Amino acid sequence: MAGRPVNHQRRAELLDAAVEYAAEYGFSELTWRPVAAALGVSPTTLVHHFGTKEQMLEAILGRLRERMFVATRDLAGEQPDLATQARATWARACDPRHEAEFRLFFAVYGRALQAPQQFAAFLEHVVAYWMNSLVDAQGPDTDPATATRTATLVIATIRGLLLDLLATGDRDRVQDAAESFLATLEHSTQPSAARPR
Amino acid sequence: MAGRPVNHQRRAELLDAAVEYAAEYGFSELTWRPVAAALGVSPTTLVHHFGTKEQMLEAILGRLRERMFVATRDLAGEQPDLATQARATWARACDPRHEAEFRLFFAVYGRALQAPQQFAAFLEHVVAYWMNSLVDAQGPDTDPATATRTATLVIATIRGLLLDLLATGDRDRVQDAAESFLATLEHSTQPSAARPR
DNA sequence: CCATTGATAGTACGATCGTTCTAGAAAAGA
DNA sequence: TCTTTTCTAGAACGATCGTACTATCAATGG
Repeated sequence: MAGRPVNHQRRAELLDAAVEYAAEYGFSELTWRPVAAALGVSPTTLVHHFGTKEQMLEAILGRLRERMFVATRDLAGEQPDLATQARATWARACDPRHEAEFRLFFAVYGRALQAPQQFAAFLEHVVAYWMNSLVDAQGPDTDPATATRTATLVIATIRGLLLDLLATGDRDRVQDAAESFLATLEHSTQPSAARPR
Repeated sequence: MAGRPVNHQRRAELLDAAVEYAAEYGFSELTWRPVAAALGVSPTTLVHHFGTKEQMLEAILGRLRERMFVATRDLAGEQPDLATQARATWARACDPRHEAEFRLFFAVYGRALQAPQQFAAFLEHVVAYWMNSLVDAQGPDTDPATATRTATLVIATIRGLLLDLLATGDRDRVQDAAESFLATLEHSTQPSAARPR
């Protein structure tokens, strides 16, 4: 065993620094020695305060969750309207000051963003191929900008739904939402030749 | 250096098995010894055929990319219509026979799905919190099922767009699509009268 | 027949991992 | 003051990592 008696204030300092480190380098680089070096302490100091690497990871995730709970509550409190809330969430995500936090959040979905270039290159290739296919599917009469926008949205929604489907146990809810989305899509594209909007 | 002269047929066999292994256990478990044990060969055999662990990973990603290219082309060829193509893609993703492939694809976004339970638990908590907020935002008059469906779709689309934004260099395209989505959302919720303030 | 090539495996080396043990420094209570 | 508690660091352990070196076996071409 390690790190039995800890001062919570000092631990919180180290935790904040660890969250920053995780946001910067991703979860795969989250090992005692590099983190300790970046924080200017010895690995055993981290062991003393966190106990286990697993527990440090848990603490980091807990901290991140706490932050995002607060953010969600704040946005919901200010703007109870659904659409405005969605817009506010989007705006917050685009704010450079919160970028690291969102990066870390999506690093939970995947370390692809911090991973060696090949992951990003892989995604770029596959998604570009898919998007070209969807753009072509809208025919030559469609405005290219609109076609790109529609394709991007379709891809994003499907991607988001699939992540939801794979990450949660509530498959029925996601299936239902997907069905609704596809119906809307068909309704808005079916009326002759063209595009939504 | 290692593995200079290789028989491509044998290499392809091992690669297919390696892709299966990666789909099963994720990228973080992708180390010579466990993979070799699962494939019934020695680690040095894999080194002989792939050269470097990096190169094996590259080969696996290449194989996966190839498969998804073929799948996209097939779906686009059969169903050139956008909505039907989206539906077909969704159907394909839901097909149990392709589940492993899609898991691996989204494992590129993240190993969260194979990772220790805490990642999944983390996602479940945060997303559930967010969804409750969005359901509440639609007011008490909205049908609960509809509210859940709408919230799920909003979350999925925003999540998908954010992944797109973070993973690609083409931020303008994603921003444009997001703007369009938010405008549509506002348009479809505003006149339907179930919008409190 | 032998010589060459390629697949396979055994062993070992250096690096890094998580973790424990031990001990010194610093603060706090008596 | 002395004692106890807490923070910090150094050293070292076993395990695992990627990889190189070496040798054995099967197939193949002359």
